[in-house]
Amino acid sequence: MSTSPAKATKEPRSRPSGGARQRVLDAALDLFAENGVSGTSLQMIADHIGVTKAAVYHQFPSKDEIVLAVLAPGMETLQRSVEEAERLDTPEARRASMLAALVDLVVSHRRIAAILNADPAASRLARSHAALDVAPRIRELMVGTDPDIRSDVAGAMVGGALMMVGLAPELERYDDEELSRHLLELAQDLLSRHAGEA
Amino acid sequence: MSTSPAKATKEPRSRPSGGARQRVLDAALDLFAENGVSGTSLQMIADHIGVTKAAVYHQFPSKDEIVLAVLAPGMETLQRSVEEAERLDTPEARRASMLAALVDLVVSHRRIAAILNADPAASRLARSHAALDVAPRIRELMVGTDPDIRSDVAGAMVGGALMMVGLAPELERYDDEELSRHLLELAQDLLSRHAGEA
DNA sequence: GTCTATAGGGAGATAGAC
DNA sequence: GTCTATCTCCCTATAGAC
Repeated sequence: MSTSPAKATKEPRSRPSGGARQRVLDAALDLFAENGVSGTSLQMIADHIGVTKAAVYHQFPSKDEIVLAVLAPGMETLQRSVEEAERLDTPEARRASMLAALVDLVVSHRRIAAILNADPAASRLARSHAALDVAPRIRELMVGTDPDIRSDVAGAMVGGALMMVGLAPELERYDDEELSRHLLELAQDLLSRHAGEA
Repeated sequence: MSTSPAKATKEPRSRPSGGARQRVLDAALDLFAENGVSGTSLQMIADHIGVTKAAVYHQFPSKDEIVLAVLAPGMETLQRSVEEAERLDTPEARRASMLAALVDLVVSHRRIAAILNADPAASRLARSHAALDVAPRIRELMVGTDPDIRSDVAGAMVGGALMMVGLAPELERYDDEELSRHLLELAQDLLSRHAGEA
């Protein structure tokens, strides 16, 4: 996995920080988080990194592809986490695994998770691109099949809390480790006390 | 306050359901909730009610005014609730009052609350229009001044849960009364157990 | 990898007839 | 209250030079 000197066929040669492509993605993430996907134009992205629109189009064939590339790290991690959790035997283990993965995901990719959850354009694009919509599978992992209202509310509460990590300015100053710990504890507490009897 | 027959100077005459203006607002709320504010054009609003853009512009001078008019019921209620809560004497009473008002607001105006919280264009417009940004005042009412990380996470969790009422499809089927009850109980439980020692 | 230039369309917004 | 017609601007996207 390290930077082997020879035979670096796919890796960007000489690693200039990932290059222009990554600069586009960084700028896009900033702007999507601040203005939403629909509220962000290619001109804004180009201006943000000091080039023209045409230079951006040299890296990506369309705006949709930029959006998908921005969301990709989060989406792939999410999909893997769901599949992993679904392989476990007991409902308790499935929920614990999914919850831990979700907390880790939203903390390490705060803005991506917020965009994916809260931006209608991003959600639609992600759903149309991914093989299967993960939202109902996550819901089942968290509150089981046919949950009662209390489980649904508790589940939504946890989901909302996870979304807020990328939306609430007052959480920005906390580092990943301590934020994860408190989030996980509170979510576990809430779910075990209010979504266990389903 | 009732529909006095004579001297109805300001009320719409003969009350044709509120008329064209209200139909615009209804369509706009539907579309904003589904596509976001930036993802909704005046053409989409006009098409949704079967008229032309010019007819929409006869009711509102600009798109911003439509957005503000859609959000107005929620914003006014919110502002009043904050001021009411701030007048109370003890921190406990302030938090209980604010929480009850928030639950009532997000349940009775589910989609408005979701748009106001999650849509960057809507939030920005609301902040620029309202006299004072209510978000920090609500935060102080809920978790006090200078909260620790656990209080902040608990507060964000409650805030996220309230936002989810208008975003999570699985909560749509529950009626206002029972949803309010469970939301209030869970939020009170969470805050009293994890945001009390600040 | 970045540029200039431009095509083609949809955006917000206005004028004026009915 | 709604229409047709139009303005201007900015959007996504493409072509081709350097």
